[in-house]
Amino acid sequence: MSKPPKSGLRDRKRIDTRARLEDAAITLALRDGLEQTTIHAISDLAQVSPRTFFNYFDSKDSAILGVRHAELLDEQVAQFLEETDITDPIEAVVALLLSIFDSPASRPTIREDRLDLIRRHPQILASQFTQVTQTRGRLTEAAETLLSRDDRFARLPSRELSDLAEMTMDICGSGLRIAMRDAAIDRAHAQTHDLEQRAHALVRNLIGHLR
Amino acid sequence: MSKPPKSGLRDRKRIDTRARLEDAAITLALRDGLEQTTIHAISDLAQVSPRTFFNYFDSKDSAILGVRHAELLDEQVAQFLEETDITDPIEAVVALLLSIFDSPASRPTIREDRLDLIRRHPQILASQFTQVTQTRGRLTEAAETLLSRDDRFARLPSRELSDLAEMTMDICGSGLRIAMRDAAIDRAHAQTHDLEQRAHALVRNLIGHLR
DNA sequence: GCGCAAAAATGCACAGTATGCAAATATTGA
DNA sequence: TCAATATTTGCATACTGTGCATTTTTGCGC
Repeated sequence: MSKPPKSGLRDRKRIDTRARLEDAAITLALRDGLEQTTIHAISDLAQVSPRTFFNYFDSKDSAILGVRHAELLDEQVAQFLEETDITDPIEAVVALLLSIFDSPASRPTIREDRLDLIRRHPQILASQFTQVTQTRGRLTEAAETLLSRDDRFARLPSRELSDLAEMTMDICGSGLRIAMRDAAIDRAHAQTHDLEQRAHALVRNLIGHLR
Repeated sequence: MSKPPKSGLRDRKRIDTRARLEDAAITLALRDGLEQTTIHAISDLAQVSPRTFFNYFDSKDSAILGVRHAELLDEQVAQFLEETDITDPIEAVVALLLSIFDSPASRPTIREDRLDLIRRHPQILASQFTQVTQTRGRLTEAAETLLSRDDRFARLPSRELSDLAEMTMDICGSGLRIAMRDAAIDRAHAQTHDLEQRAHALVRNLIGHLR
């Protein structure tokens, strides 16, 4: 029910086009800078029309970060909720946020290149978790689900749980953002596991200091 | 040194134009919706050319929220740092974030109208603290200064302090955002004092639950 | 293979955002 | 009043994003 990965020519082509667009966006942004990279140039390199670009992504930043349209995001989030068994709220939400960056890549270095871009243009990360309303709303819901799996949150009033979920998402996003920035500077720590650990540590350190 | 408020005709006009633009942006966004409100219409109502709009604001959202250009923001932040004597990190950073919304208004209800808009279009808040890189960087610096006034943070390594400052800003922004959303729903709690209290409570509640 | 239906890509038009530049206009202070 | 300076404005330009109609491609039953 969650993901029947059809494999007709049509679907393979769609996946391939998507990967080419992500690839092109990252390549050009790395080469020419974020501002200088236009939808036109991206589409050109990916060998599709500029109009087609918008059939796959909402914006330039979305393409660079590999963020999907609402429906695809829903699928992905639902799958994550189904599969994960992390119970600690911080760890679960960090994993959720990280999961939306995973995407079928056309080349192996795409993940590292993304981190490079983040290092050069931190603002694309800043906007990521908060800018897109739909994304944010969907992720807040998911965070709420994750939180309710923990005893500490399970019995709270719905409204309070909702507020806590949103804030948890924000603070985990904040930690993840910083962890990714660090990772972009020092590629030795760019592995997913390291990123997660670092993000957890940052969030917990903050909580420790503020209480 | 911080603010010699010149009062020549030129300066009075500039301040007035700014207020008229903010006013027009909010009025129209409330009347027609955020998407439907164009720079053209705003400029029209404020009786300046569309080109002039961009001499005062970077974008539509900036006008609605009354966010200043980088230089003006710097002034405002510096003044806040000079004047405030709040030592609690959470309270200080919440106050800092709230302070950037203060602006000379052309009519008394502008603050309430802003909250109304936030209720109808929560996304303009979501982008506010995180979208603009310059704003974010400047605010992080300021938060760092504020944190360093607290014993718990004063002796930390610079890098750690910087990370904590950024995350504190994020979490306070998160709490403030929710507090403002609530206030927009229930105007009885729209006073600055209530907003601050509510934001503090939200942040502390989160910390309590996550530790 | 054939041909029809569905899906995807495309071209085009359009509205809006944003910036640079130079000309026009207004304000200041001597 | 005059010249220096700041501000406003018009104009040109580039880019983002969306709707719609058309064309091309793919899937599938025959």
